[in-house]
Amino acid sequence: MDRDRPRPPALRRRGPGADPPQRRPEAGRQHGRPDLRHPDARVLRLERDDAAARRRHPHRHPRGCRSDGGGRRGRGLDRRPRHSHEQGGPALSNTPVRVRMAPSPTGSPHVGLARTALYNWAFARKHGGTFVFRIEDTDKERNTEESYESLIDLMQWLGLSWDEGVVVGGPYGPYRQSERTEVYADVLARLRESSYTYDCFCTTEEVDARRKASGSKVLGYDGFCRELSAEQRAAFEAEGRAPVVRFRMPDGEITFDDLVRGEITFQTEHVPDFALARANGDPLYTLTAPVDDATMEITHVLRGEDLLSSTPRQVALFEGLKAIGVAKETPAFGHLPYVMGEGNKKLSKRDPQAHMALYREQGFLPEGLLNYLALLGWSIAPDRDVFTLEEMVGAFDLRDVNPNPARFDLKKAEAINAAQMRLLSVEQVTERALPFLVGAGVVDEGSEADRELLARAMPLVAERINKLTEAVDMLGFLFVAEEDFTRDEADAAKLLDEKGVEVVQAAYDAVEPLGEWTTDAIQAALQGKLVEELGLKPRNAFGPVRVAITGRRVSPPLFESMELLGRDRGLARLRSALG
RNA sequence: GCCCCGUUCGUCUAGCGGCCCAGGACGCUGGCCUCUCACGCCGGAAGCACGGGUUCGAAUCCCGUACGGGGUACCA
Repeated sequence: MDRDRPRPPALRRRGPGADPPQRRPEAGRQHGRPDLRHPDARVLRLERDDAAARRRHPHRHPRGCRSDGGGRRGRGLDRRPRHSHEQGGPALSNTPVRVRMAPSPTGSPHVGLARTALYNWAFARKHGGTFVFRIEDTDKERNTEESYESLIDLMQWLGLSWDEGVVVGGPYGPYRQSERTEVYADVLARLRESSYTYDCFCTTEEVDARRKASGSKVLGYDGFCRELSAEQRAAFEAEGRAPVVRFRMPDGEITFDDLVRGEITFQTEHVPDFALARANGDPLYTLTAPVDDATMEITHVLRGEDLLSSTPRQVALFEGLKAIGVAKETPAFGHLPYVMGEGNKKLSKRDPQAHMALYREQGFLPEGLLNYLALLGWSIAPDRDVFTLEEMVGAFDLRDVNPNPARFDLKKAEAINAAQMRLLSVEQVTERALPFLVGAGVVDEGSEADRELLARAMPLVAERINKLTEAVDMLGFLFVAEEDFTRDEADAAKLLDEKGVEVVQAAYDAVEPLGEWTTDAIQAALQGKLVEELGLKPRNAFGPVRVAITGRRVSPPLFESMELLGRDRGLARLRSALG
């Protein structure tokens, strides 16, 4: 942290880019009275690396990061044509990309967070930048260590590696806000010496009362304490009131170039002065996030769209942070769309579908989930939606990110996962499925016989399962001890009726004398007896046998299954179905 | 209330003024393959929120409306 840097005088050293907020002669801000504002309100314009200007002149030499321009369709901006080879300049700006993800450890991690992490990660990797993993745990009441650990666990499971941050450390640490209190205290002290903030003694009730009395419909703080006289201040202090530190929003407008949405302008009259720290001195998110982004030299802030309307406050704060020497540059901001649940609601923590842990437990592949999540707001090509992470990194461009919210669709997530599953080799699927098989008590990890059987069986099921957990249902019959073997009641009732039992008897007769118990021999025998001799349709012939052998209507291929089961157990199962 | 963001098949999306009476995917659905399931293959239904404007030409640009979301905290 740059505490030992020479501290610039609070009210000096302000270039055009770091203007001090205007003092307003009126005591307090006049809500609903725009006529009292300066007609020539200055414009605070944020054009990081002059991205916006460049976009307006696409043929200028794009020396900067091509992706830091956030145009969206419909804005006449130069969205890069798909698949056009990147050229005309390096894909990097002169300052290397530094992005971060900064979750609060509350509850179990949800899908929106994972998607944000993925986009940040992909952006960093694409530009050879640094991905920082920071924890925003200032709220002591709501944060839990358990949640912190599940965050780490999730990121590791997903394979979204971070270059700096918790666990791995780095030159800008510590990376947990709870360990950075001195940093915030220091910055806050320096901010208080400047004119960027002021102490505010108002209570919420007083603000509300004033608003009611004035008839103003504008919500938010009214600026009452902006220009407190020494006497007023002393009076408040005499009452024993402790002040919150408020940021003084400048007049005029703030426009920034959202990486995803293009240019966005806020009139600051609609952005009330906001608190940076509680009366007890605890820093608020409004302070900690920008301070961390500043001190960690984050270049691109990619976060959820819920933070969009707090961006003008942060942009304004950054001017103050720059003025006091805490920030070098204001980062570029990009607001990613929500991930919605059923209906039109943002996927909330209450929604079971929202939790990443669920998908992991259900046997989703990290690749599958990531692939699906990537599709929520981005696409790699018009006619393709299954791809690897590496392919995503190669193609990822913020300008291709959709600004509109996406609904999480389990069915499609499963389909994508299934497609990813088929990209794996049988050995890989086996390895991934093993913990589920062991966990379900199907396979004994220590048993050589089990492992061998699994290796022989997996090729039969690897291609027909969509989630790892399905391997348990598919393979259970092979590993279960005969005395524990049971059949699905509904399947048995349907297929092992009187007629079915006759078929099983015939199958037993056909297969019992077999000299060799191989797939081919079994198939030939059953085919000959049931289909050719008895004239059964294959479907009707093998259905009952399948239930007799595997206990289910849905199973791996029958003849192979019988071979794997072995002669003794195979015959025993057929016999047991006759009873 | 005010401010900001958003709106293409049920869902995720392609589309950047003529290539679009809109392409892909999931789902749904008809069929093929087939010992079940899954895969694979062939086919079908299904969409530019609405109204103005600009233009020879609009899903695409502009304006408005409607609808959805977010913010307006000493929450994040």
